[in-house]
Amino acid sequence: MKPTTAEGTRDFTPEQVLKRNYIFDTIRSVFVKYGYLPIETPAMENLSTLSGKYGEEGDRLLFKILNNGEYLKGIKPADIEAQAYKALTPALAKRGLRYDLTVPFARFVVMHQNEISFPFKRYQIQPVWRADRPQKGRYREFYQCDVDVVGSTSLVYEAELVQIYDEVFSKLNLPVVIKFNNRKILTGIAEVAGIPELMVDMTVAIDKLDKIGLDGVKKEMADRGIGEAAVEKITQILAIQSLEELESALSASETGKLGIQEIQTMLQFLNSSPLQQEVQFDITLARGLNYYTGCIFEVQAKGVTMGSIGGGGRYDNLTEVFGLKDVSGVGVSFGAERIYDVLESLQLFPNDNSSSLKVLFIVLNEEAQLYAFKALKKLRDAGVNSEMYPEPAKFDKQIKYAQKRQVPFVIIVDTDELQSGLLRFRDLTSNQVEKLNLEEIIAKTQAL
RNA sequence: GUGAUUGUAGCUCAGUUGGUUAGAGCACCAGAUUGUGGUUCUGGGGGUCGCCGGUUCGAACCCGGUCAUUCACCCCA
Repeated sequence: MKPTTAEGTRDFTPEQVLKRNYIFDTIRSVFVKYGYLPIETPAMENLSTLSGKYGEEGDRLLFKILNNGEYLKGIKPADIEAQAYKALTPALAKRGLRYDLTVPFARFVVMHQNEISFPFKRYQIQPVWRADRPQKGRYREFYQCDVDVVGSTSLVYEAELVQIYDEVFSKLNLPVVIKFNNRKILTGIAEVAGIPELMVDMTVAIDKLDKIGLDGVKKEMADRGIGEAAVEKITQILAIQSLEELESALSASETGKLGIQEIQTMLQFLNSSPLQQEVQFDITLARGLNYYTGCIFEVQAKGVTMGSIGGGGRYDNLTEVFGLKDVSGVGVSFGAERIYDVLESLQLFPNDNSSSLKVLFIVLNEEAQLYAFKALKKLRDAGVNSEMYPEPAKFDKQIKYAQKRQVPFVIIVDTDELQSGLLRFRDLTSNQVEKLNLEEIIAKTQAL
């Protein structure tokens, strides 16, 4: 049989892993600097923990794990006959793969509430799984890098998370737009338009503004059952440019006004120090996950066509379903796979060879091999990344291997070298050969 | 979930209206050549044409299914 990876999953070559680690390391270093602590949670969760947290669409995309043993025990034939998946799923699968890191984190907070002190700041870099059809920038297994703080309603944290976004993407040399909005403003718009119960439908529609245009949004809202007068009112509000105007437009909605206040407070904190990336209020930003209740964020890379490479927001009630009330949280996520794809297409990965091989011994007979093996250990003890060709093969073969490994230097050991103790140290980029003893070579390569 | 797309050697790809033993370049292996050695030449190994089934005297080619790829929608990181 011909082996393949499962749909939507990938292997990573050494080169790719090194690049991915560069992203993870950059992100992690900023998280740590801002005082966040690492946690990890299991790849699988009880399905009851995950179900119902991501909306109907999310439930459909959850990977379920078939129960072990006699998993048909207790299944009603009638349910199978009727194809009653809703009833069958919990009986067939008790567990599922995590869909994101936020819900498992909420579970973690509830379970460990007596051990952690609030506000609790944690970061988590782990893979998540979604049974989505793969396409550009979308995989079935991908890493998320989450930072969240729970147990405080302070808008300082909203500002801090924007700073984290700003710092990470600046470190990665990647120009982005950090967009923000507030769910309370969207609620306010729905209230002012007289359709508070259709708020979700409204946001789904206006989220597509830049994709389908204003007419498309109007049509979508109408299709979703929003009346003509309300559509007109919403369209008017969407045209508003300044927060001041928006405030007066939403004056009839307490929630809407609160949302504007929150944004103003956050901006006040943000304005205290300069940011390198563009930060932009976007009234059309909605975000799918319906647990957000306050500020919401989304990051888009400039100069490439790619979905958002990060997102997040404040959620007031996430731990409530697990029995812990009044713990507000706010957090953002970095989409490592998409950041990778963007950095690759913009050629922004640095040429960092610090962890790569520096020296390769080329040995031309067995005696030389023994000699080189001993010298190799000395070189390694001196902290020089080095290797030896495993057998005294033809010179051609060995030097081709060196080229493939992109080693900058080779040390050639043959009978002459054994007698004189002077090794042929060759720079493969300039092709210069120097005859040096081992100590000189160590001194030279250590400095690289 | 809906609709397309592609799948031939390790890699990149040819392969005629369905017709004998499926090809090239690169890579790999061997020999020669080269000795401040990476060149060049010659030869060689390697494919159940993704998989299963069907149509046909005959299938890489046509049809169905399936697995995987890429892409759009939906949704999302």
